[in-house]
Amino acid sequence: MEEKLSPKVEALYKAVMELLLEGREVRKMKVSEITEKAGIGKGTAYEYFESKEELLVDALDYFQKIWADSAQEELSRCGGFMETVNCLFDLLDSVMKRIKREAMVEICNLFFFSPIVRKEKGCIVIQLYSIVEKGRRGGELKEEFPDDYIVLALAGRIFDYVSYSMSIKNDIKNICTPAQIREYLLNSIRMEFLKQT
Amino acid sequence: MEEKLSPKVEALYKAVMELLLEGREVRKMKVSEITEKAGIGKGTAYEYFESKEELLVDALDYFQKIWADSAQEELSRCGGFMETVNCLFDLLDSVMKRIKREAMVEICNLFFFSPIVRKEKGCIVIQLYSIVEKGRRGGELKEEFPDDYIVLALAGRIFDYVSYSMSIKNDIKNICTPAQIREYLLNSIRMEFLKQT
Amino acid sequence: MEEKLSPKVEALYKAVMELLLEGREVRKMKVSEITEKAGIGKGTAYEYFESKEELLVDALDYFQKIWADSAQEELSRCGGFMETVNCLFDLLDSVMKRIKREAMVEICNLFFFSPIVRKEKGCIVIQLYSIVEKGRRGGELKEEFPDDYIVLALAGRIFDYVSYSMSIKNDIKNICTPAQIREYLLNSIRMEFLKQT
Amino acid sequence: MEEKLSPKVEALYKAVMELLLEGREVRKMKVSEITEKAGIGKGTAYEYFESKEELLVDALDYFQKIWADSAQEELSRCGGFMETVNCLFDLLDSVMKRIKREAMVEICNLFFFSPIVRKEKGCIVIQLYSIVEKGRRGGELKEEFPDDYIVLALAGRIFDYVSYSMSIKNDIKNICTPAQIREYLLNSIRMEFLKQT
DNA sequence: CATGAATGAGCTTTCATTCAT
DNA sequence: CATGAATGAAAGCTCATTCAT
Repeated sequence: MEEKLSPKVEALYKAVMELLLEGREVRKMKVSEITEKAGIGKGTAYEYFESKEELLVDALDYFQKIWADSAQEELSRCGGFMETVNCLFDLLDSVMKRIKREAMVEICNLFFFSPIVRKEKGCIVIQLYSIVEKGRRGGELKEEFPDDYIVLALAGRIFDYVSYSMSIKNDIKNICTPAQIREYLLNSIRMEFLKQT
Repeated sequence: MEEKLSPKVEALYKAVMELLLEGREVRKMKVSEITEKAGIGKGTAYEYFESKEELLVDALDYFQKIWADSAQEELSRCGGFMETVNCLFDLLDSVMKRIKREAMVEICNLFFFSPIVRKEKGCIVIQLYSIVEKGRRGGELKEEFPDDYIVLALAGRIFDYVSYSMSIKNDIKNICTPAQIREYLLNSIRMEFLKQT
Repeated sequence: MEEKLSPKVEALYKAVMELLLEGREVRKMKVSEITEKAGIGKGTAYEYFESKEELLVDALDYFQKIWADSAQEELSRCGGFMETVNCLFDLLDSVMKRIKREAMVEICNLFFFSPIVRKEKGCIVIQLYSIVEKGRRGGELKEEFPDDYIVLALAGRIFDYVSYSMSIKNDIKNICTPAQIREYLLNSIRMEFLKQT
Repeated sequence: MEEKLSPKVEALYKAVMELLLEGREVRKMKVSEITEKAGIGKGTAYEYFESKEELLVDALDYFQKIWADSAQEELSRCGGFMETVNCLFDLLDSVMKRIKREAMVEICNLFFFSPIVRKEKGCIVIQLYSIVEKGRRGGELKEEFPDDYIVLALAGRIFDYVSYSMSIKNDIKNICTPAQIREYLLNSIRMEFLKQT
């Protein structure tokens, strides 16, 4: 379905991601760094992209899809709504364990606010809609809330979890552990949106 | 308590804010633009700051305090917990009404993620702690949740409200109005944290 | 006599001419544009030419010969000296009617000043020598002037005609029409060089 | 009358002229070369000009005025029409003696064809109009020719003289000396335009 | 103190040329 | 032979920083 990427383009995309995971600010990446990391000549980037800007936008768009697809696969294995949400938090945990704080900040900037990332299909928000839809089909969710609001609420809980976990990596002292916060957040979702049996 | 700012420094801070409100990315602001808007010489900025970086950091820190103080004043007039939260949403509304979408995105990036802004005292999070404390004193809040979590949950609801309102300004089609979302969010806070009478 | 050109080479030459007639500066033509217009691969140009420079020089040289040959054919049909000169002006008119002002400027630069074009045999100056020789054979020309000078004077009149006609295409306001100027110039040649009968 | 140039701008203009007189093609001059020759930093050029293009155009425009003014001064000392024309040829001689052939070619390209140079006031053509006007006032010129044509004819003779003199510096073998050609050209002007007494 | 002209390191981008296929 | 993807030297341009005034 997906047309195969040129190996040079893929190398460039990967180089952008590696720099991102090193915690570099996207807009401050140099073309020379990207091409060097990609193991190709500087001019080659301009064979495939009109400008540095275009390269960055396309690379981020690509990763979003890659990540969304891999998340989709993982999440589709889960049965119910809360199980799926739980799995989503597991995914967040495994991502946060692997990458630097600075990288997470940059990625959050991109995913929560960047118009580049947010408005595209395959965005993380779309994932949330499909989770909600699954919950609807299973008859698990209260009918009083529109999908829009449930998706938004889920996104907010994710935001809470990530920002708390990140602040823990920081020098701010907190009383709760991320695991406790996670419990609170999951319970909050359960109480607000699940039919109580 | 607060030492009075040099008029040049204040002019520089104001210039940074004006540019921010025009929707400019903070990192892309030029020293020449800032000093020009401040009505002072370019070299003068370097009499007061070691580098552009320092100027920006200090300016943002300053505004945060200014805004926090003015919010504090407004919020301290409110009686109970929910009244105060309500008032906080009103403040958000009035801010969002006044500024451009791009500016709001940039400010959210700064306030939700920037370590510069988040780790300083007087940060918006501190506001939330004092709101929670007020609720505690009034005996309105459930005792089962630690302050940390309630603050985080409030921050998440704010994030939800702002990001939804911003997406409405965008081309994304949504079913709910921001006002409806606000109602849902406030009710969600009420249900989760208030003692039910 | 003329060895037949390789079809690739001819395509390259034609591509250069087309770009020239579009008004492009010769030195600013890109190899990629030339080969693309020629419908061949970029590398192929380097099978036939050492460098872009050589390609351009050879291409211009080629056109000069082509144009000179076609002019020669046209002019050889004319009987006397003034008839031939008249015919030469007709040729100039037909060329100027067909091409853009910018192209004419570039071509004049090349033909009047470029050492590349001027020093080659078959150059337009050679044409003028053969016109003068024809006039000599017909006994029409005054004997007091050396050929060199008459040729130069003819070139100057051509220059005058072309530069006036071109300035007319420009925004400069002139009193005389090109046709009037042509009349003056032809008469000037007649008076200066023809035996008065 | 003329506002004084900033010393940096003047240094840049002079650097452009020096490079021109070394025979360099105008469009191939590098900003780094120009600023180096001007003895200033590369960035400084961009304090005064938007782009390299603008710098070059302005520099050429400036020289044209400088040269035209100095020619004007010289020519105004001459009495009659032919004396003035003679003086103009002397000026051409002194210029051609001082500079390289390549420089002369480049300057001719600019002065005879470049729209940049031709359409500005103070252009060499304007000089010719004032020479013709002087001849008119002195009652020396035949009344049958419009000014436009006389000016054009003078420009053509200048073109002839310069291009012949330049070709002499080249490898082309000619019979006439430039001095002889000059004699022929001056006589041609005399015969065509002066009232015969 | 205040200035802004001057700077140049460093960035993006171009494009003639090469060479593996 | 023909190709065009890959290259990187070299160019134009930016802008944070300095410093003589």
